Amino acid sequence: MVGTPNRDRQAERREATHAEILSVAWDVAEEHGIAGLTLREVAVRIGMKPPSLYSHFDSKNAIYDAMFEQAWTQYAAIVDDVATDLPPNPRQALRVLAETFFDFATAHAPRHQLMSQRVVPGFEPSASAYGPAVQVLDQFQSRLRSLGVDDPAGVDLVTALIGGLVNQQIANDPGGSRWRDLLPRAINMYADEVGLARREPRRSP
Amino acid sequence: MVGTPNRDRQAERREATHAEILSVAWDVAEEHGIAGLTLREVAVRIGMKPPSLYSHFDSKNAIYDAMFEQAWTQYAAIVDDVATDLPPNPRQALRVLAETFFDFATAHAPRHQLMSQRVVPGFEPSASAYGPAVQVLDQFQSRLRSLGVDDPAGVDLVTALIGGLVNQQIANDPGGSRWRDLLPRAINMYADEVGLARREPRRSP
DNA sequence: GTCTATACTGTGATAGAC
DNA sequence: GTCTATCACAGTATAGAC
Repeated sequence: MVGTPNRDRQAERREATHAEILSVAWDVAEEHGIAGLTLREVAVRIGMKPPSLYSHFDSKNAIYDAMFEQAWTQYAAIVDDVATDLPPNPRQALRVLAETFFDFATAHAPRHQLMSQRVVPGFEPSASAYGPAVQVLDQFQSRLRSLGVDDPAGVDLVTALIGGLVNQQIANDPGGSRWRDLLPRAINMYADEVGLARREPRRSP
Repeated sequence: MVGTPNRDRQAERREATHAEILSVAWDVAEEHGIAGLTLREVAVRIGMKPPSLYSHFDSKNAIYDAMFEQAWTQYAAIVDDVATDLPPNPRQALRVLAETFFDFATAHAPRHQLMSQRVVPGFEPSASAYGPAVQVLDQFQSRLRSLGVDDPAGVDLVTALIGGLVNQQIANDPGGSRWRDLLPRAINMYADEVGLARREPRRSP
């Protein structure tokens, strides 16, 4: 075909613009809060006119949707990497997983608000964008099960516990470590509740 | 004085309008989300033109500020009432306090987002509006102390725990009881961690 | 097809008449 | 105190240049 090389170059350029819009959108959200994101600001920083963004995204919510999916995809990659080398001690393993989520969440408050809270008035993530988020929760659930936590309520309890620490850290001590320092204690408290062993299981009983 | 009666009537009317604006603002926030509050909608429902609201509040954020203070004041009254008749068992007492906060918070999600999360882009509560919120936290801290919880970190831990359950309930099961049902278990878990007695203390040891 | 120019709607806010 | 008029700006949609 004659047109193929051109289309490849155009496709590349289109994808690059797509990524640049998202990258700049994260910058703006970081400065003005996730709900303070404006298409004008994004367009200006890229050197575009605001309406031109509509060539790449159908609406502002479509940008939020892509950001939502991107954030959970990034976290999925990080936790997958961490999970390849977990400590054999179940408590330590759970603590590493909790710290991984906590540090990712508190690193960028606007990102966490988009991922885990319903803060943007008209925005609801699409089913497609929800994919990575559901996958992350499913994998966390199966990892908890392999650690010895069987009841579904136990999963709800620990997600609420870790999420609560994250929210308090972001809302009341941003940039500090007041609640981050409580994480090991919180995990031990939870591990006692669900009866997690304190030492790694023996090879042969 | 001649003008005094007139001024009293005017002051009454002014205060009534003030209260009506706040009441309608809560209605709008309940329907459209706390960040979806618009001065137009409030004005229309009252039968005013939008600019007239500025005779009563300096800005939209001033309305948020008054709502913030009003919400914490209302909760302070409720928890004060509950605290007059707490069960003698420390665990049961703590559970009642936790349930009081949980039920108040989950009854109106927009109110909770205003009270405990930073969801409105440009809004930060004023020092004056923070007063009742600080008072509530102080009283909770002293009540925990009288129950036997001394370390400040223990207070941070339980606020994160209860707040985390509230957030999960609102975000993932609004109107349901999936995380509300976990509250007794969560409080017991925390009570074990801080060494709260399981039964009421004896009169004479 | 992609980007630009322009206009329309809605929102917060201010100034001035009554 | 309330209203009319108006401004500044965000999000959206359409038409047209290249």
